[in-house]
Amino acid sequence: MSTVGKAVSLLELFTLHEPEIGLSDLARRAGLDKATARRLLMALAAHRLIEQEPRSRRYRLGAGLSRLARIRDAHFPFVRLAAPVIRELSLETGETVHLSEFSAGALLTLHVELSAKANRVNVDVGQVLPLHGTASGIAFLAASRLEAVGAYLEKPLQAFTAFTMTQPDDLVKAIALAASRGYSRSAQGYEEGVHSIGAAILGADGQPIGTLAVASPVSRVDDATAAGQGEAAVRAARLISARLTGEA
Amino acid sequence: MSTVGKAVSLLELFTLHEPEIGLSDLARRAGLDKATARRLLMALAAHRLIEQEPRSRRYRLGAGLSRLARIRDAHFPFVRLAAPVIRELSLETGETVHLSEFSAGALLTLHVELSAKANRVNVDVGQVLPLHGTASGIAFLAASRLEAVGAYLEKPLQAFTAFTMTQPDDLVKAIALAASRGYSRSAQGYEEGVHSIGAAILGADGQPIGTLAVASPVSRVDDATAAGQGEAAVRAARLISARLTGEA
DNA sequence: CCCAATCGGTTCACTATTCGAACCAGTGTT
DNA sequence: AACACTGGTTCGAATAGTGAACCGATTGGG
Repeated sequence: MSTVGKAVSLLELFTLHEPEIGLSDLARRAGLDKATARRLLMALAAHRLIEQEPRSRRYRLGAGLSRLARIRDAHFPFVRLAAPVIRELSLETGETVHLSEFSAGALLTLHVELSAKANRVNVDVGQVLPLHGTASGIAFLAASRLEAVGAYLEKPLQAFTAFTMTQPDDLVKAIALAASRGYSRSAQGYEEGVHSIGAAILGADGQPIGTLAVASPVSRVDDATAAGQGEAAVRAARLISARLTGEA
Repeated sequence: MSTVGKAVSLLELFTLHEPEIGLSDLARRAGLDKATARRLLMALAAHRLIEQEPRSRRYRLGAGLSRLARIRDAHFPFVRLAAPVIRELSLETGETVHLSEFSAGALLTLHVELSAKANRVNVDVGQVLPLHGTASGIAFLAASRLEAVGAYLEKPLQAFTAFTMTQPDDLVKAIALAASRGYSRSAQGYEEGVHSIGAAILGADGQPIGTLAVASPVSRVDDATAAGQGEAAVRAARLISARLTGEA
């Protein structure tokens, strides 16, 4: 791997649940020598991509990242462009709709429009969704390159409910169905009582960058409703994709 | 410079005003060979820190940055911690108060609480403030290490109004005064008719990471008012510093 | 209380990675 | 048609990266 790749992989070790890591730990997990890790960290720190807590001497992500992200968000406003479409879809379906962006092997919830109904599905911004077991994830996999899907299926699939698909074969079928229909359907794979319809949002290079999903209580959805939500979700996802690439 | 440093300096070429740049241009500005620049860009792209517009083949900042910035912001919530203090200071002084973070040789405005008065100073989030000529900048320099101040004074100082301090000697005096008082005072150095009181916010390592400033119309401020604002600004800045380092 | 096992950090000979001049092919401009 | 740009590629030379061994400082059992 390139030196730059190693440096970035150090950055990627930090997560929401573990935002500060010590040198030895960092080196071990990245598969690097301590000396190498330290040199890379110092280089990153010189550009404020990493900073070091002076007391514990542990490392954390730096302010430079916030700066760069602001520049990006100002120019590539995924959430800003998608939000009105998400809102419209929520009003049209009467259900909760959420927007996710793919990042590091999972989907990160960026924006949510809640249903106006009393009995509704609640989703939190910031929630991390697995690719299997959520409609969003299956829609994302259905739009991904085959090799990416294969790589994901290599790892064991965690069960979140009694309904979670943990057999690669089942997942492959679900992905194939989603690919042919343009949207995915999943019931209670991640949370009990929740039914979801997902559709992938594509970037300028045709690769999926995120998804949107319509989430309803299972009791409210029959096949006809699901089909209607599916078509609406696909339209919304295509509209966002088009706006992102400047085609609309 | 290290390879990593070169890669990061490529990222830093992107700005709010120029969020997409071509390969040759990028290489030229970073002082790198085209081949080198491209290799670095590909390494960054592999980790989603950069992406390439397939049509124009120009490069832009990638989604990975947004992800990393979210992780950082969740753990190190500068704006989130500071906002209520800023609000309180605005109510106490009756004036507009803004929060800035240091980044790449300048101060970036992150948050603003506007005065309730009809005649007030307006500041925009995202606005970039120079270190000389603003109260925020002088407060920041006064809290910085001497070598950082020296390095900044090496470069010519741009004049923004007829009142902007462009002589290093004058600036040194202003910095010394700010350092002894704990807050800085500046009138019309950046924009005509605006009077500002600035105070630095320190990170866990004692180095300044940003500033806050009370901005009023010049007509409304006499020495006594300024002194009062100064003390209030210092208190607020210290409170934010303490909360950031987990001391309160 | 001391020993052992960590920790973060540093050194330096070795070598693999990075560098960059020269080279494509493509696209406007003159 | 010649020119001046683009983005992208190649490959021998040279530079920058590597990591085992080594600090001194903490930490936590026994």
